[in-house]
Amino acid sequence: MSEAPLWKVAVDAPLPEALTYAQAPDLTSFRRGQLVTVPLGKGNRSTKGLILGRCTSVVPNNAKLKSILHLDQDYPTLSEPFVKWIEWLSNYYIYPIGRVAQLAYPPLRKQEKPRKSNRSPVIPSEQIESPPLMTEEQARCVNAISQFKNFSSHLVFGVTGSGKTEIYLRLLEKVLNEGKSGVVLVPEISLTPQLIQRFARRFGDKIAAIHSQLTDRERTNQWWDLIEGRKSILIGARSALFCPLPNVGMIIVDEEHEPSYKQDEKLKYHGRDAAVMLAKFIDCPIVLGSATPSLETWKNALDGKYQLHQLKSRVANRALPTITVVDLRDQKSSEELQQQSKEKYSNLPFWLTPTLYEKIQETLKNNDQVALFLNRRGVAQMIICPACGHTRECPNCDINLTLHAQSHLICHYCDYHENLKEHCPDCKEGHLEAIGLGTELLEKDLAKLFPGHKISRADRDEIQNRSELETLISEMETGEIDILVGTQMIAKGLDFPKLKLVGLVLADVGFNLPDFRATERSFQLITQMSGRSGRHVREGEDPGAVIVQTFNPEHESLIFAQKNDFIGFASHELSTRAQLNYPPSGKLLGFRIQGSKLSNVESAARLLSKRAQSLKSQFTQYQRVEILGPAEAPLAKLRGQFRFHLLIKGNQASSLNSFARQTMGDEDWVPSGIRIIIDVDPINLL
DNA sequence: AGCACGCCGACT
DNA sequence: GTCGGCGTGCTC
Repeated sequence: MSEAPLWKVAVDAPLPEALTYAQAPDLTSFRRGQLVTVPLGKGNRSTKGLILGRCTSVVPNNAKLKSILHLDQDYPTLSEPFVKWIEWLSNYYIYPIGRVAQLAYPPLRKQEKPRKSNRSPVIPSEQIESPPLMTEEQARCVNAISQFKNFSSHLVFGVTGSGKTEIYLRLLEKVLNEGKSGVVLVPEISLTPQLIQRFARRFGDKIAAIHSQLTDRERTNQWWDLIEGRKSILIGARSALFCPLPNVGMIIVDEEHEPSYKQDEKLKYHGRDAAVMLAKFIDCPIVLGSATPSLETWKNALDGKYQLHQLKSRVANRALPTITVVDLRDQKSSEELQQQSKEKYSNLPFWLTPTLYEKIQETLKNNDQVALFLNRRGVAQMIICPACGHTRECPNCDINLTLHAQSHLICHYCDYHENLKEHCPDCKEGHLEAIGLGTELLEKDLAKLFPGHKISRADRDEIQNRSELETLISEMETGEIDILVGTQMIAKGLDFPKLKLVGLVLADVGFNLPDFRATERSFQLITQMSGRSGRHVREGEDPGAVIVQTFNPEHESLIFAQKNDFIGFASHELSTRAQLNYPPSGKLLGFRIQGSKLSNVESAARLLSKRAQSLKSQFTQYQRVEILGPAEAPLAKLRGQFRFHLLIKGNQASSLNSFARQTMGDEDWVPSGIRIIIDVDPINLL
C-alpha cells in the first residue's frame, strides 16, 4: 500500500493549532484552501475545516489519525494570499486558526431557487447618475493613487466636506474598468442607506453590501453574488473583509480612525490593520481615508510608509464652521453676569447656557436645523440618596444605574432593569435624587423651551434598527425635524443640508476617561461633529456654527480643534505618547482575567503576572518589555464576572506576541473556572 | 464551541 | 435503583 498523504486541517473548534488528518483512500488529493468535512471528537460529530497543506512534520504524539470525510466542493477554494492572510490573523491576534478560517464562509447554505422576501432589498435599485465634476485636488489625488497597481498604502487626509467619497467612487470606477473588483470598508454606524444609495447611483447592480443588519439569508446571498462575480464592488463593515471575492484590485477603508473597526470579542482584530495586511498579501493598493487620521496611521504617513494625499479645501469652497467655546465655569463664577441672566434666562435648564440658547433660537428663526450632541443616554447617570449617600448600582456590573423615562433604572452594560423606588432602599428615609444628564433629559427640557418645534432623539434607546434610522434621516432631510438630540450616532457621516448649528452640550464627558487615547478621541469627536454643520452653505453664505460647552476650555483637543489644526494636534499628541512609549510609539497587548469568584480571579491574575515577570528576567530580549498590573479592570465586574487585567508594553509587535505566548505557555497552570483572554493592540482598555 | 463523561441529589 | 442536573475536560 502506498503512503497516503496526511493533511493539516484548521477545524472549526477552539484549538490553538490545526489538526492532522489522514486521507481516505477513495478520495482524490486535496489542495490548500479547500473546505472539507472532518470527524471531530467522540460520537459521529463532524465539523468543517480548511485544508492548510500536507503535514510535513512527524505525526504528533501517537495520535490515532482520523480520515477526512469529504471535500465540500460547492465552496470555492480560497486563494493562496487569502489563506496566508487567515494564518497571519490567527498568529498575530493569538486566536484559533479554525475559528478564523470559519469567518471566510457564509452562515447558511447556498440558496438554490430564490424565494421572494418582503424585506426591502439590500441594495435599492437606483437611477444611474453621471459623476459630478471633480475639484482639481480631487482629480490630482485620484490620478496619483490610480497609477499604482500593486501593494501600496495611501492616506487620503481631507477635511470634512472635501469630497473623499467621490475619490473612492472614481478609484473604484477605474478598478472596475480593469475588470477587477473592489472592497470598501466603512464603520458600521456610517453604513447608512444614504451611503449605499450613493454607490448604487454610480455603479447600479454591481454593488453588494455586507453588514450586521442583514439576515443570515441576505448575507449568504450577497456572499455568493460576490463569489460568482455577479457583483464586483463590496461595501461593508469590517466583517466584509472576510468575503473571499476573486480578483480584488483595491481595498478602501473610510474613516480609518474609527475605534469601532476594532472588534472586541472573539477574534479581536482591527479592521483597518487587517485590511492593510490583506492588501499586502493580495498585492493591491489600499486607501485609508479620514479627516482626523488615527495617530497610528498618521505616524506611518510621516515615516513614509503610507503615501499622504492631502485635500485642503472643501468642495465648492464652503467655509468651515466657526467654533465657539463656552466656558461653563464663567457661567457659574461671574455673579454679576449670573444676576443679569437670572432674570432673562431663569427658565433655562442647568445644561443650557444663554449663548447656546440664543443661537438655537436664531437658527430656528431662520428655518434651519439644530443638532445637540451629548455622549450619554438616559435622564441621569446617578441615583443618590441625600440621607445616606448610597447610589443605586447594578448588581451584576460595577457601575451606576442610569435613569430612563420617569422611573426606569437601566444598566448600560448588561441591560439589567429595575424600578426607581421613591425612598432609598438602604436607609428607607431619603428621597432618591437623580444627578447628571443624558440625551433623554435634553429632549424633555427642549420640548418645554421650544414648543411647536419638532424635537427628535437619536440614541441606542430610540434607534434600534435600520428602518428607524432611515425614517430619522428622511425626516431630517425634509426639514420636518427642527432639533435633533443624539449620542455618537449623529456624529458620523450624516449629511443634512439645513443643519446650521451643532452644539456639544458637555465636551468634558470624553476628556477624563481612563484611557491614553481620550484626548485623541475628543479631538476627533469635536472635529467630526463640527463637520456636520453647514455642509451645504454656498460660497459667501454664512458658515455653519458650532458651540462647545465645557468646563475645560484649555484642553488641547479643543484648542487644536478650534483652529482646525490636525497636524499641530498630532505632533503634540505624538510626542506625549512617545514619552510614555504608548502606541503608536510602542505596542500594547492586554490580558483579561475573568471568573465568577473574586478571590480566584485575583490569584490567577497574580500568577499570570508572576509568570510574565520571571520570563522578562530570564530572557534578555524581553528586557524592555514593561508589565503593568495586574489590576482590577476599570469595569471590575461585568455581567456577573469579576475582571482583572494585565497590560504589557513593548517596542515590537513580534516580541510582544511571543512574550504573550510564552507567558500563557500550555495554559495548564490556569485554574479551572478562570478565563484568560488576550487582546493584541487593545483599543478599549475598560 | 459542542459533546461525553461523571459524580451527586430527587424521584419511581 | 436510575434519571438528569451541570461542572470538567478533550477534540488529530
